[in-house]
Amino acid sequence: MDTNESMALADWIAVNGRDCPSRTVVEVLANKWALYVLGALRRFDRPLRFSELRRLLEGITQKMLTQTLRALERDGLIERAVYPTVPPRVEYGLTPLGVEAGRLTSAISEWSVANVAQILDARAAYDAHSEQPLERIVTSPTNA
Amino acid sequence: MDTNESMALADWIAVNGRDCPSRTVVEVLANKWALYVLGALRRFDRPLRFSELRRLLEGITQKMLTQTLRALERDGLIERAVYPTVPPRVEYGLTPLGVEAGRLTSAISEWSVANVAQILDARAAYDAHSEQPLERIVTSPTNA
DNA sequence: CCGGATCCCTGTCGATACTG
DNA sequence: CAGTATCGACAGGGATCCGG
Repeated sequence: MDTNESMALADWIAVNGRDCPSRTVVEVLANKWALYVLGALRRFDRPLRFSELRRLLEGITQKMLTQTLRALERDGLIERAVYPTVPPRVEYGLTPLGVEAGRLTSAISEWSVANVAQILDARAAYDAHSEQPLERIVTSPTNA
Repeated sequence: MDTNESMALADWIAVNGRDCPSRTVVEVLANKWALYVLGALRRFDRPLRFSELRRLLEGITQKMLTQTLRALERDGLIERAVYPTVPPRVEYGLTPLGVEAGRLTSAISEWSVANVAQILDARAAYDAHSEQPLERIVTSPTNA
């Protein structure tokens, strides 16, 4: 099985190595704002305006929203539609490819919501005993 | 349906708003290195050493690997085992929660590999007509 | 030697102000 | 309304040093 592992390693590197183009795709999707954008478009199931997205994605800046939308549009996951009215109206909708990607990213959001309590507990437990050593350092200023 | 949308918006904000703890979970998972770490542990289906992970995740720095492993350990997705031998041996393995998360992140990796060609085409098409204006600027240095 | 902490530097991100 | 421009802050990468 050592041989199996060597082959497995080669296979792994082939599709995950630093020069594999698929990494560039992962790096667009493995991003919280991209995930939230796809999630919103999927949840509402219709094109959304720039300002609607900004309201939905609390805390995002205009800059990051623009940047994220550009990246997703460039990769063919969303489509940008400009209506030359006044005031201007720009809508972003999912392409078929974006719908597929949205299913995967939504799964992550939903799993996070479902397991947040358990994870918060784990965090608290972890922090409880890793902060302890730090306190010890400051507790004996007696011999100065 | 305006009312439906208002309710949908409220629901959305409730689980995706800036103060929802689930965001902190998403922000751990929506990260390329976390995704690759979970992917590797899932692919090899056994605990991996620090140096094995570093080799597998080409391009990661020791610092980011350490940081990513700490974050995943803190959230209870991986477990750290130290064998006090010489040279030291530290292994990281998936917890049951980590196995679940790994399924979701692996889905993203695999989808990226499956659709990389189509996405690269979309990128090329996008770049083709957005770079055109830039070339025009540098093409007439005659009157200097 | 392996696992990891620290320092320094660069690129990205967030907040604000301004334009078509 | 839908962006772009600019600046300060902070996270990420690279090299070096440390503990076991």
